[in-house]
Amino acid sequence: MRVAMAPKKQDRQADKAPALKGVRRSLQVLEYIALNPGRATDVAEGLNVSWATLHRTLSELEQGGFIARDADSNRYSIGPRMWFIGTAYLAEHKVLEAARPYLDAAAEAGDYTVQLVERSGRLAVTLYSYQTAGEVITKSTYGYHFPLHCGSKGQVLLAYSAPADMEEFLAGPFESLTPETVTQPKELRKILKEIKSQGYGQTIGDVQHFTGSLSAPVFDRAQQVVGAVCFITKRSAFRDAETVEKMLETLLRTAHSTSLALGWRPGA
Amino acid sequence: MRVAMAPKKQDRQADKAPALKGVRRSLQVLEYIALNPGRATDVAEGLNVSWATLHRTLSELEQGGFIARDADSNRYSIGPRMWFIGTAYLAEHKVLEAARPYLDAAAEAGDYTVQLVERSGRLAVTLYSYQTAGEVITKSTYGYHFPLHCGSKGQVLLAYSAPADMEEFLAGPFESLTPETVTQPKELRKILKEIKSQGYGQTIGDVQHFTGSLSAPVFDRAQQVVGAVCFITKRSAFRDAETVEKMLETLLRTAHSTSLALGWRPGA
DNA sequence: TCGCTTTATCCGATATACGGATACGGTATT
DNA sequence: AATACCGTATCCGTATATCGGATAAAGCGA
Repeated sequence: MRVAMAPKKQDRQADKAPALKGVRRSLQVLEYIALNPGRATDVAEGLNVSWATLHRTLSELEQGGFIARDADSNRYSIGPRMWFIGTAYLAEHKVLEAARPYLDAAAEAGDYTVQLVERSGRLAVTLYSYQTAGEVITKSTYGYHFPLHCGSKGQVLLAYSAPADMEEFLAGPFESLTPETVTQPKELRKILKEIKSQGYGQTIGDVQHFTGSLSAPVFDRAQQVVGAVCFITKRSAFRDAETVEKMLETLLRTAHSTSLALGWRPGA
Repeated sequence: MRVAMAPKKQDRQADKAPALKGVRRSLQVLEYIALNPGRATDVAEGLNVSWATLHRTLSELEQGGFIARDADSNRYSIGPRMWFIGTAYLAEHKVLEAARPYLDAAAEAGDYTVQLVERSGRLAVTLYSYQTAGEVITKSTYGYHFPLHCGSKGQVLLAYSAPADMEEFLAGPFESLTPETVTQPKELRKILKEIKSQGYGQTIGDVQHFTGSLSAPVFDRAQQVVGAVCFITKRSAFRDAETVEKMLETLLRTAHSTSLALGWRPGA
């Protein structure tokens, strides 16, 4: 009994071992499916999970409505209940709450899509998107989240992230969405530095060929960047300097107002 | 060894027994928190889970970013990663895809909030919401989902649901959101019947005092109702018959176009 | 009809999660 | 200040739910 020493040590060593394993796996599965909806086998492979286990997990999730399976193709995708739960995130989101009036105002004023985004891991996630005119073809609504290295919104978020985070990201692989996507760490660093010095970011055609965007950071009381405001419009609009100038002004004002509403105060 | 008979029978009887317990619980927890963000204890009580177990679950979920805890108050709420996963639902949503152009067009044309909703359990869940003018005060964005018995959108979804489903719902309890919320099953039945006969629903002030709404069902290829289009505007607008008339016309056209885009064809 | 891939189910061993008990830390109460 | 109390964190032995290899069934293409 008092050889208890041994088991204890085992436990300590086995730090990595026990931990609501099933729960973690099932959420991994959910996230995997969110990114790559598809067949069960693919998921099993992608996550290195034994088939039997995966099957159990999928069944459980499907039964609960957390994932949906297309009866014909046996392909899995995210289910309605996940949307239901996910939306609760926005209801409690202080930054969004603070930003919304300014975002709406900006959208009314100009001819572009207005978004609020925040960082989540390696991605820029859209929290709010307001498309005024139907003119701009944009895939940047909910459900389309892009890696941080492309689009001005991602780059802004990246530029203001903690150095350690930034380095970690800059190590990773960089997908090319269009031929114009910047995928060289070196070049990216230069862009990030520029963003920080001028206080906003701009990219054209690096997410979709025919659109460009402007983004500015949003700060909170603790001087932390908690998100970014992003204006997206058609590529051609960027040819006219005056238009861009005006857009930029609105953008910076919008981001600024939001920051103020969050308790941020200018200074160092 | 071949007394295996016994264990088998046990298994059969024990239908209720084993099943990715942890997974199910953790998702219940997530949903619970989505509905009632709050303290750990409350969750434990609300779900009848032993404290130790809940603690483990919450820790695991928090660590993964699926829930967020406010450091000061120790209150839990849904985390960013759930939003990320949840949005993937929309990306694959055929009805939304089909409806979006029509919804946007309708929103441009009139002075009201345009929504697409679908049923999820006892709730009408908002998939898409387009507020044109900032005039209308509305809590009906993402994150605010209402029970089926209130609001025209819920009632429309309910009216066209399978008889069994409908009965089940009509048994349940009915929350009152405002004094004008209908909470009598009898009265509700009458309303539902009316909706079905006229092809749309209308309510005023039963969700929020100062707004009213019109909703119409969306059908798919299989003549099933898969969602509803809903127009929301301020209460006063409903006083003018002509305005309502116009709104209704747009509403029905929008819903109709969407249904057609989904492969629905008129006929019995 | 026959292979082949994908999906479904079984079952025993064992690691894993459960939950009672206990310790901790902060805030209200007197 | 001292005490009481509520909510949170952790420990540990036991029972049991979970894992995964194996096997069966079902689709699918030829």
